[in-house]
Amino acid sequence: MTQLAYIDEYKTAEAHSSSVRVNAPTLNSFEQDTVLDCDAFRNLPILVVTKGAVGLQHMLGDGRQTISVIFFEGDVLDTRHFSKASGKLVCILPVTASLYNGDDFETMQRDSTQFQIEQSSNQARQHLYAAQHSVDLARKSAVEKLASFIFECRKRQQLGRQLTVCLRLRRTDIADYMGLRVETLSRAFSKLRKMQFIDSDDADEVHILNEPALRQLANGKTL
Amino acid sequence: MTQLAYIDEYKTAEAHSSSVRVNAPTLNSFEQDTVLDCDAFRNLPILVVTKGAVGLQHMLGDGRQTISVIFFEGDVLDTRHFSKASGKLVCILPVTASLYNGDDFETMQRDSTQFQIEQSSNQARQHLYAAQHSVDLARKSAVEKLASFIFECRKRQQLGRQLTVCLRLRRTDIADYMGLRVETLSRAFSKLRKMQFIDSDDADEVHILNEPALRQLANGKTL
DNA sequence: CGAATAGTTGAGTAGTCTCAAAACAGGTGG
DNA sequence: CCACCTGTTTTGAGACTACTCAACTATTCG
Repeated sequence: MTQLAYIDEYKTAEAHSSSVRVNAPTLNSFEQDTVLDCDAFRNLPILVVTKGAVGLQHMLGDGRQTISVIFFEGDVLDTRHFSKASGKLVCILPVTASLYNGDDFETMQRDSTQFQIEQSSNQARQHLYAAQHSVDLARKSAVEKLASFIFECRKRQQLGRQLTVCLRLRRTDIADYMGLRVETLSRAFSKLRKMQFIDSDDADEVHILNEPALRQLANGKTL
Repeated sequence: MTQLAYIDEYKTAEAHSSSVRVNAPTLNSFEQDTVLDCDAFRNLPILVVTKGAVGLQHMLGDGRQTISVIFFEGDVLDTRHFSKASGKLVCILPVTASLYNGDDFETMQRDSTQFQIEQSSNQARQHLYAAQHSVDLARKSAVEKLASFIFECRKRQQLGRQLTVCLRLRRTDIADYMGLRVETLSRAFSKLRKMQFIDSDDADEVHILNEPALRQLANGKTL
């Protein structure tokens, strides 16, 4: 059961009426490029992304920009923790999200071992994504970064072995996320196309033509 | 003694009948460069670093190496989550760590709200470090990366405003962590010294001579 | 002392960034 | 329907940074 489904069940189940009442989540929409002010979420600090993507965006002193983390559908994010962060939470796509009360969330964790484990493994998953992202950023070339990004997209959208992947993000945001300039990213796309590893009708959609080769490239094997 | 031997000793020991239903942790030492095999920790998967540092090390296909995450003193790491990771856990310094049973850990979380909140904020802290690390890797130059690393060391060793920081890690590991080659890192040190931002008697110790300037540099402000 | 490991320095190369301009939508109003 | 605007993506030329490979120095340890 996904965490989201669990929460929904929890709040509607009569079995829990004996314990503390859990409030229904409020569903919210934010348009693209909205900055989420963490302080504004003080009363409902837990945010579960149900559609779109939220990025943690950072700006260096001279204007260089980075997106360090991206939260996609199903990712849970506790805004209380991000008020201390150096960046700001920005909707890099139109977003819908459910908001939860912090106390409710903690109550649910205490009441249900299942939920607690789910929540903990969710956090661990986020941590692993972050670690993998550091690997991608640290020593990979532009094309390798792009190849890695395509696989990350596929994995996080749970597309399995599907060969058509929607990137969904704007070029600027992909570039910010992968630590590249838009121009370099664009050149990387051209190279992958020229190498016949990918193909794309639409700017947003990528068809993987040679998955093994693309995988090798993403893993830094010199072909 | 091997890791498995430690764990076997724990399993057969009688001394764990503490007053509460939570078993006493076992304290273990690992020498530098030991690789921690996650499977060997199956019975006591929760590892709390009490001394030294554990790194999550990744190797690209052609030999390029990276350390994506570092766990220092006080950091909690659940080895169950890292068996899925692309990298391996390596003691990049001599390490001592307490091991906990997974069920005990979950019980402690349920029994103590205090503990649960602490654990959750610990995970959040790790996540923020990871995010900040991505920012450091993404678009910063070599000297900026080094400046950032010095501040990260100070912060994570809880040295407050102290101007003398022990890096403790080997140059190779710092380079792997910051996504640089050792040579480039060495040149970055030289540059910071020449700029009179830092000073060092010992290779391991860094005296910050001009904190504001170093901070600005770390934040990407062109001076 | 000599071997081995860790760290520094130097010269040339490859790759990314910068800046500038051109191509390409998508939407607006005449 | 077309010209126009705005924002995004692509392409090109030159500068600059970090990498590679190599030699050299320092330190540790048998």
